[in-house]
Amino acid sequence: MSSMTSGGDTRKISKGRRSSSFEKEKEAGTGGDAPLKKGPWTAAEDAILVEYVKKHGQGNWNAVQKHSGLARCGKSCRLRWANHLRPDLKKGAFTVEEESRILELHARMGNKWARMATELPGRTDNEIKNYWNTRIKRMQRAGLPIYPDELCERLTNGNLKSQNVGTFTNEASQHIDLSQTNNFDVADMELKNFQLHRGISHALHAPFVDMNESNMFEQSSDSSHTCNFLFPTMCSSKDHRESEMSEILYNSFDSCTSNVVPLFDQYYGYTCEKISDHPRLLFTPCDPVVNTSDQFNSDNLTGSHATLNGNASSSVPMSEAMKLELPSLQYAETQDGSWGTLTSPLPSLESVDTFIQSPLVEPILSDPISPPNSGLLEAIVYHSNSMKDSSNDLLLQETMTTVTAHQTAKSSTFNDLVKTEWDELGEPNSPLGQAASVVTDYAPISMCSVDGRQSRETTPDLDDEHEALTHLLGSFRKKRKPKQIDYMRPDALLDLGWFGNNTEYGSNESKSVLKDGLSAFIGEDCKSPR
DNA sequence: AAAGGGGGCAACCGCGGAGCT
DNA sequence: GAGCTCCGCGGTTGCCCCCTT
Repeated sequence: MSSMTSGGDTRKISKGRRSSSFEKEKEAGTGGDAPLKKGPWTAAEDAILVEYVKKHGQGNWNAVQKHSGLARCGKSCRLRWANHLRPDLKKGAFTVEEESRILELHARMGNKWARMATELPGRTDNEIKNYWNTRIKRMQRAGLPIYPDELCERLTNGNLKSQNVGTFTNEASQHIDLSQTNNFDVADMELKNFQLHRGISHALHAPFVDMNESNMFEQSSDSSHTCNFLFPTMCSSKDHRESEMSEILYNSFDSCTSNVVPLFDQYYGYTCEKISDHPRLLFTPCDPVVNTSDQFNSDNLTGSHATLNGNASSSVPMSEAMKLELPSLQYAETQDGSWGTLTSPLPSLESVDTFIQSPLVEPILSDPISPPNSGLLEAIVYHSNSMKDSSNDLLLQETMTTVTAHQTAKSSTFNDLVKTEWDELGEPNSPLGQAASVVTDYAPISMCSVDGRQSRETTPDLDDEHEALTHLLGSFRKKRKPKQIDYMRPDALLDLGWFGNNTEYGSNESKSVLKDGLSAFIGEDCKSPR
């Protein structure tokens, strides 16, 4: 990023955005009743503003025009001062550390540029915003995830907890009082935001996790951490029914181990309002069904940019800090519709835009050639290009270098299966081509519990896993096409098998409880007859 | 060397919150 | 409580520069 100007960048000064007739006013002090000037600031205007601030201090920007004669509106003055004239501004390009920090902050905060700026001394929100938008574009072009995997790992493993997310230590989350959960703060949500993105990334491979008998609950010595960690958001809703649902679900989940955990994990970051607004979204994007039971259909994939480029993202609506808004560029990619007919967009198209990709690709480990030493972003882009230039086989090979041999074996096995599957279908732009890479790329993450523990400590035979994969694929093959699950029906959801057949959910009693919960959450209207 | 396109960035716009009357 | 003003934030726009063709 080029250096920020401080009124001294003649290039920018002269370029004259919205060059209007005011441009002719070379004299800065044309205040009084003269119409307010727009466009680039001149050095003379800058000098006047600086002088004014020296005298009167910041604030009361609307008074600048009156007192200094500067023909600029207060907003313009404030902006100019904040972005260019402030003496504490840091000039020059972002350092690698700053880039990294921005990534980290964005993962936590989303597009809260002003807040991010407060944590990057000398940098302005506008600067950060511009940087980010540029970065997003570049990442998009490169088909890369926004967040580096390493950052994803760090965040998930709690490295940020000490900074701003202390309330989400496992310790704290174990004892969340549902009655107090309205008090969780923005920072909490921000971390969950990131968790969400990770969670979404888990979505695509969650079934495989389960298939490996390594579901997240089992991995964690205290599976309730997962639920507890997530439920505060649910319970923060004023909707009491949702709270009830939360409890029902929580109790249900807590009493069992099930692959539903990663599934729901992904959604607890959402606000209850949004979830309740779009009850279907609770179940759609995570889509373990995509692989395990049903529906590899466009509905499920609609919001998932992830599969387009091997990145997981989502289009589930979020609110406020939960949003990781992106420019529409992400959406455009989806709309290209290279695969899958997105016939049934999610309720809110706007929401489709609002998701950011989770880190899905492995960090740059396998490329023996170092990227140009021009910073974090360049390194990522460099890696992207390498990835893109590779054939599928190379991709697999590369993946194999980044995961353990065991995991890789599974991943490649799956890739082969998936690839074959799509080849059979003659799908040129198979999402599974992407999804497969997602799976491979994410294998290491998926094997991790929330606390970062490896889940593969107890490892089934590869043969068994291959068999399981084959079985999975067969099931996927059978079910993904026309069959449409009625997500509004608790019984249908239960029948999907998300809640496992080998768990306590298998009991009629548990099913009943869970069904009640789902009914309560989805709505009585949708409750199926018992 | 010229033309075109994209990148980068400054600045504007609209909206919403806070404070005051 | 309603209305107004100020301020700040996030999104968007428009233009210059530079690179590629």
